[in-house]
Amino acid sequence: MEPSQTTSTREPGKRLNSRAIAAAAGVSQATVSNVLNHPDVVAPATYQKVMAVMESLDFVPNRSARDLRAGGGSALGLIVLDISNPFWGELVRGAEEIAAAKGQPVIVCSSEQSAKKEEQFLRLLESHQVSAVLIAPVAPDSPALRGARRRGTKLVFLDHAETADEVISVGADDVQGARLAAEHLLANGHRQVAFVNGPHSISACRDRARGFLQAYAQSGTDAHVTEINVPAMTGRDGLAAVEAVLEVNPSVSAVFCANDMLALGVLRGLSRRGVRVPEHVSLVGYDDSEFAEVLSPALTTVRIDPFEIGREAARIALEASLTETSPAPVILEPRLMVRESVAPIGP
Amino acid sequence: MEPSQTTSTREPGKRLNSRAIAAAAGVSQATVSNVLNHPDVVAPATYQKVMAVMESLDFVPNRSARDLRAGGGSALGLIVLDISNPFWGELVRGAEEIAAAKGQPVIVCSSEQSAKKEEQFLRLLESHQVSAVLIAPVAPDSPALRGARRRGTKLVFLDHAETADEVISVGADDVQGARLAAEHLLANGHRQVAFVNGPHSISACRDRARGFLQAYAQSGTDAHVTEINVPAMTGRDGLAAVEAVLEVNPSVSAVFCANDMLALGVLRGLSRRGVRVPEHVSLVGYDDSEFAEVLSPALTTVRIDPFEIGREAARIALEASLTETSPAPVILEPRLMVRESVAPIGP
DNA sequence: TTGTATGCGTTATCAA
DNA sequence: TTGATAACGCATACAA
Repeated sequence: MEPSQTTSTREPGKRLNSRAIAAAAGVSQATVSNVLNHPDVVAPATYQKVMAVMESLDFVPNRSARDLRAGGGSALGLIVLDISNPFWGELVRGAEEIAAAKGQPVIVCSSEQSAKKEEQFLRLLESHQVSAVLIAPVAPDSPALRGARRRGTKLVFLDHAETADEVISVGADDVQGARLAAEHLLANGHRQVAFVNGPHSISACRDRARGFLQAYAQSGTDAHVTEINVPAMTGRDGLAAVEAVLEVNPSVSAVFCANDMLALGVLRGLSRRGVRVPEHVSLVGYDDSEFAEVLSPALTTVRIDPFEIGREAARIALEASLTETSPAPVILEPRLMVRESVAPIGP
Repeated sequence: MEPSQTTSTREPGKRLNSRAIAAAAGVSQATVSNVLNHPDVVAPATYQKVMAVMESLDFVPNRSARDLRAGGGSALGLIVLDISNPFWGELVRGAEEIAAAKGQPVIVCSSEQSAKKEEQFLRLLESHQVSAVLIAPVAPDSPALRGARRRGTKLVFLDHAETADEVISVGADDVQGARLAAEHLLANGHRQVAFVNGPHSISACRDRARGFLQAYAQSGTDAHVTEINVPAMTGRDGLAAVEAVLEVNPSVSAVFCANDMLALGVLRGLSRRGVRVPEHVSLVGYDDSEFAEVLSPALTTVRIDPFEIGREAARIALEASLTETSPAPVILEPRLMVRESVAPIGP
């Protein structure tokens, strides 16, 4: 019952605290704190002694107390669109790498593209006193987001190009990525192309449309691009889109898809109709998903690096950079992975 | 400078606390606490008044303080093998759904199959006072894990069948899943089969080997299974494995892969050699990845439900079930998704 | 029904 | 170099 017992057996419900360590080591509780936070100020002998006790008793300090006292948090908040999508998974992994190096775990929330969930999670993260929130915003101008900013919560937008606001953002240059795809197709002589894209309510889809259409418009050719929008960017939607593609323009020689899953669906839809890729129709994807290079034909696609986006965003969020007033967005360059799914138009 | 100011503008560094709300509402701090935690005990008029103030000032309570006072945590810890893998992503999503409903966010850690990281993350989570830890253990018998258990940290093992220990576990029945694949191939007359599997250091790979080989052994046929182990379960490894498969047994009529990425690699390797699936060789995968049904041919595969595993594990971890001494593991049944990649052996 | 007072485990300030 | 002490913000026991 005594709180000052020094044996290593404790009643189950009670967790070890620094006072118990202090008692066991015969020092004051403040000294235990110093051993942990200011090792330089404590005498070597005392340090050794306290450390030995902490290790033998397997002491784990209470972060809630530390955070409370410090007036800040020691976890990084993360709100992504869909954690079951490898793109966001990789991004989380990147953020985690940086955060863990600073002793902070990441609290991950998957908004499922719901503005309501976004708001709830944001408040939840704030109440947990996170040191910053990396967020792929569904509603970039919501009162919730503005409130968080006003409250002083550090925010970093993820993969969200249009950051007219004063919040910093980290993402890939989707306009440029789509442009790369367009230029590759143009270089291979494709003039009649279809663009299977997601809804324009998604910022990335808007950007990809802009880049692709602009590049074609500026090509000075008589090329014709038809954009086909599907509700979700899944393989199933890609499969379904093939019909629309062939109906709208039966003479397409190339299809650009806003992500690799769509491209996979399109690939299947084409092969079902006996249309061979790339002999009859060329195909370009986006994301460079794990499966892209293992398809037949290996998929030519635009590679973005979510891992690096996560790392960079976490770096910005956790670096000293207090009350950062430099809203210079970090934009990572995409890269075209040329593989086998594009062939030149025969003369 | 006064802490008792009632306007909504505050100096930036200082965050709102319940005392400030109390002051603004003209009540005591305890009453504010009661409004939040025991609304029934406070007079309707007072309740309205306090609520109005909290909303107008956009008050976010401090979880660190609450957790400290409560002596517990209000976040769910999660240690998965690889967050960039959709399997684990879906599992996280399932866990999050349950946790969020209880007002708890999930702290996600990706161990990358490193025992060292596992240990570090475990301590980090413990120091954050998580209410429980869902973990896919790399080293199920490590001192770190034992220590956590001894300390009273509630643990739930994920996707880890061999739970001879007294810790509860939630996972899919991989022995049964592999058996389903075997029976399907047997029913289609396949007697010469290859099994492309990952390393036996992974619990799931061991189980799948057991189920598959047992089912074939018990089939009472003269069937022959050759297991080929690859270091990682990637598409690239599957591609590389094709050579070994054909070398070891040139007359294989079917290949079973321990996951869909391997199957994808094998599919490509076979088609490169002019071997058609399923006409010449049948193929079965595992996981039912998003891309499986969009492949050509659509991949017959064993479906497990990581989302449901996550939900169930979180339920167990967060339900009342204090100091649960019922180590009955929860085992979810896998399901065979019959599609197009298996054909009967022609007579 | 509401208010006063106390302590959760930690860190920082100051005295010894 | 170390120790006593005072917060941090909140929830509870108890008094009013």
